[in-house]
Amino acid sequence: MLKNISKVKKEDISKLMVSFSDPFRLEIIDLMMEGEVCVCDIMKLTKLSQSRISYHIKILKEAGLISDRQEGRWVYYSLKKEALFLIKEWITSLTDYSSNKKRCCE
Amino acid sequence: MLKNISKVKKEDISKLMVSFSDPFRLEIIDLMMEGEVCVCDIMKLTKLSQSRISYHIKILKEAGLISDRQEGRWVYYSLKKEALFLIKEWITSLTDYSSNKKRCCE
DNA sequence: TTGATACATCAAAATATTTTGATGTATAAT
DNA sequence: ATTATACATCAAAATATTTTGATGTATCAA
Repeated sequence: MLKNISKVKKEDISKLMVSFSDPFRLEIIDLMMEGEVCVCDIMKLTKLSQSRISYHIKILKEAGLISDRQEGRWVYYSLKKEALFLIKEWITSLTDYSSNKKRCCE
Repeated sequence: MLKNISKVKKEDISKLMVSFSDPFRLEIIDLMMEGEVCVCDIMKLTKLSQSRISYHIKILKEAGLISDRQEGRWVYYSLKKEALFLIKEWITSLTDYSSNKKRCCE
């Protein structure tokens, strides 16, 4: 018991998971699946206020889920593949490991 | 834009992700990777109080991440494979989809 | 250099989550 | 029947997150 299977740190995972735990952040992430977006894009495509978007963006950024690139007045945000793969790896280790376990009632 | 790639519902994902967003719940999930555990197991293996564990267990259960099985006075909890695969599928669709996207700066 | 745009940041308020300690319920052992 | 154990639930308090509206900073265009 108490064995930590994946190499990925629990705090990192938890922070990344917080990113996905809010429906508005999921919306923003959804938009980023299509490629880079700026805050003004998100404003147009959702009905969220500018500061509200900036707040959520900050959370995503601090979790390491997105990267930014400034171009003049605009800042373009996009999903970081490394982060996505990290989560995928973690989930995979979770599914793989727990499917090896014998359960009494299956 | 605004296209939802995976068939998985956003509310379902968000609820599942909330499960992973708390470090104590991650600890509990970690224990469940080894198989079924009861609240008393979790009490022994962590330093969380009984009602606190029950509270987190409830969140995991309502998210659909765990199932329970009563045996006398004990209730055994374990991870639901379907839920894990759902998340895995979602993350996969996220990584797959966004890796198809051309980005200006890569 | 003035004004507009794009975004960040801030403090306060609103809201939601988590923790605590107490109490309740079911099972089981004496 | 009484008592102990395993867990759920509850209400209140503690804490954390989110939203809002205001203000700040940098870039650009006129």
